[in-house]
This record gives sequence, structure tokens and C-alpha cells, in this order.
Amino acid sequence: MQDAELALLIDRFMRRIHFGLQSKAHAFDTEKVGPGGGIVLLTLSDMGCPSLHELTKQVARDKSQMTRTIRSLETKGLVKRKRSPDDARVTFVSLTQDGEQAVDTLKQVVSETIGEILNPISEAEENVLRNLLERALCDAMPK
Amino acid sequence: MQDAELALLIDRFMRRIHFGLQSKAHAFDTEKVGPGGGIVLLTLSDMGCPSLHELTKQVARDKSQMTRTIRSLETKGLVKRKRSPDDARVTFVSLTQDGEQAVDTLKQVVSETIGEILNPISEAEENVLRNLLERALCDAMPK
DNA sequence: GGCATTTTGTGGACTATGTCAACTAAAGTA
DNA sequence: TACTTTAGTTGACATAGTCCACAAAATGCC
Repeated sequence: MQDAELALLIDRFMRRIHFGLQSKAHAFDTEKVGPGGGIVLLTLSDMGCPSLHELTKQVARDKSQMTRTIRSLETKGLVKRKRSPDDARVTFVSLTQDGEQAVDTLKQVVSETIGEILNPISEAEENVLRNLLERALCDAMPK
Repeated sequence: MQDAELALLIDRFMRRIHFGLQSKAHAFDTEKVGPGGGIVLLTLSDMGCPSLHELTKQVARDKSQMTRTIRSLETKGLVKRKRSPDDARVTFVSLTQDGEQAVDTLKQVVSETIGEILNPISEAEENVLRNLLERALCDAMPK
């Protein structure tokens, strides 16, 4: 019953990251990918060359949204598509060279921002936090 | 540098909560307050009778957004305003009786949903998680 | 007291994101 | 072949975020 509080904490934490990044955005988000694009780029960096469908499940967004986000990133030259040779329905998405570079700076700024927020937290505790979240999320995603 | 991963984890966690709640929304969100309204209601339940300005800082949203959210909740009879007798600029916001009741069911559904997500996590660890987030957020909010 | 400045809340305009439903093309399947 | 499922796209709409300008009340400073 009192778990509801946790939702507020998570939300506020998210907003903190959001504001932290936004205040630095003009300095690094030269392509104006925004939060949505950033999450996709980082996720792509983790996944490698997933299909659009797998990517959509991972970031837990609507597939139509993903279509548009990817196209936006594609016109900016950060991402490229490749049709699957085995299944003509699926298209694989991956970072371009420019995309990799964008991810590098992105990762740097994000971890810097998170570092500031997690200032009152020790490194060991931070690992605990990461571990807990990973374990909670490792279950099959709904849908 | 690898902290960037934490941002993705938090985002996915948030989305999990979001989807979990949405799948149950038709059963409890009879007033259609949505996620935005829900966060405000829960926050109000925590804060009691804050000024609109304090509330805005707490949920970390734009003040104009907050004006609109509160008005929406007010027309639904879940929230009431009261002008401060000391300072004619500020208006205090608080839950109505209907609002309190809405918060009760809201809290129940939210903690149920979070409980499902935190299934792989022990209760002790959950307290650790809450504690870590609280400590990270206890610092003065930016802006 | 008068006057600039700050604070609190409101409103408008615009963008970004989320959601839902319809639709195409390609597989899978009986 | 006919039916169903899956991947991706598109359109329409709803919600939320951002930015800017503004009014009214307070505050601070001569």
C-alpha cells in the first residue's frame, strides 16, 4: 500500500535526470535528437543491430512512435536501416559512424548528470541500485 | 561513463509501471485523471495543502502545466483551491473528500502494480531501493 | 510614499510524445 | 489456396512539455 510512494520517487528521479540533461542539451545535442532519440540511440548501442520490433519492445514504446523516431534519426544520419535477407518484413536498425560518435558524447553527458544526482550515494550502493533495477526488469516485458 | 545504463534502466522501470497501470486504468481511473493527474493527486496526499508553487516544484513540472492539471482536477471535484489570506498571490491546493477517496484506490492499484514488478526483489531490498532513491533526491531540487 | 524588481499564477502557441485504429506486405499454416 | 499472424507504416487524435508574455500582488530600496 505504501509502495505507491516508490512511483513518485521514480518519477522524480526521472525528472531530475531530464532537467539535468536539458540544462546541458545545447552543448551536446547538436542534432536535436531530444530525450526520445537519445534513449533509442543508447539502446541501439547496447543491442547492436536489432530489428525494429525488438528495439520497440526494449524501449517499451509504441511501434508507430518508433517508426517516426527512427526515421528522424535516419534523416540526421545517425542510424541506418537494413532489410533482413531472411524475412522481407523485418528491418534491422543500427548506428552509423556518426551515430556511434553521438552515443559517445551522449553516454558521457548522461553519466556525468547521473553522477551529480547520485552524489549522496556511495559507489557500492550505486551498484546495488543498478543490480536491483536489473533484476526487477529481467523478467519478460509485458506485451 | 557506464552510468548511462542506469538512465535506461530507470526509463524502462518507469514504462513498466506505466503499462501496468494503464492495463488496469479502465477499472479504477473512473475520472480519467491520467498519469499526470495521478501523480499530482498522490503528491497532494503527501504534502497536504501546499501552494501551487510548492506543488509544482515537488512534481518537477512546468507551472503552466500545473495550472491546467489542477483546473482539470478541480472541475472533476477531486481538488480544491483556497487563496492564501496572507499573500494574495498564492493559492493553496488540497484534496476534496472525493479526491481523498480517489487517492485511496489509486494508492492501492499503484502499490499492487509495483508489487508485481518488484516480485523478484525481497522486501528488505525494496526498502534499500526506496532509501537510496530518497537519499539521492533529498538534495535541493534544481531551479 | 513612490518605483523598480521579484514572486505567483494564468494564458497562448508550439513541439514532442503517447495512443489507437486502419492498412500493406510478407510469412506461417492448414 | 485461403486464413491467420507478424512487422512495419501511416493518419488522426489526445496528452504532456516548453517557452514566452502577462497581470497582480508582494518586496526592497531609495
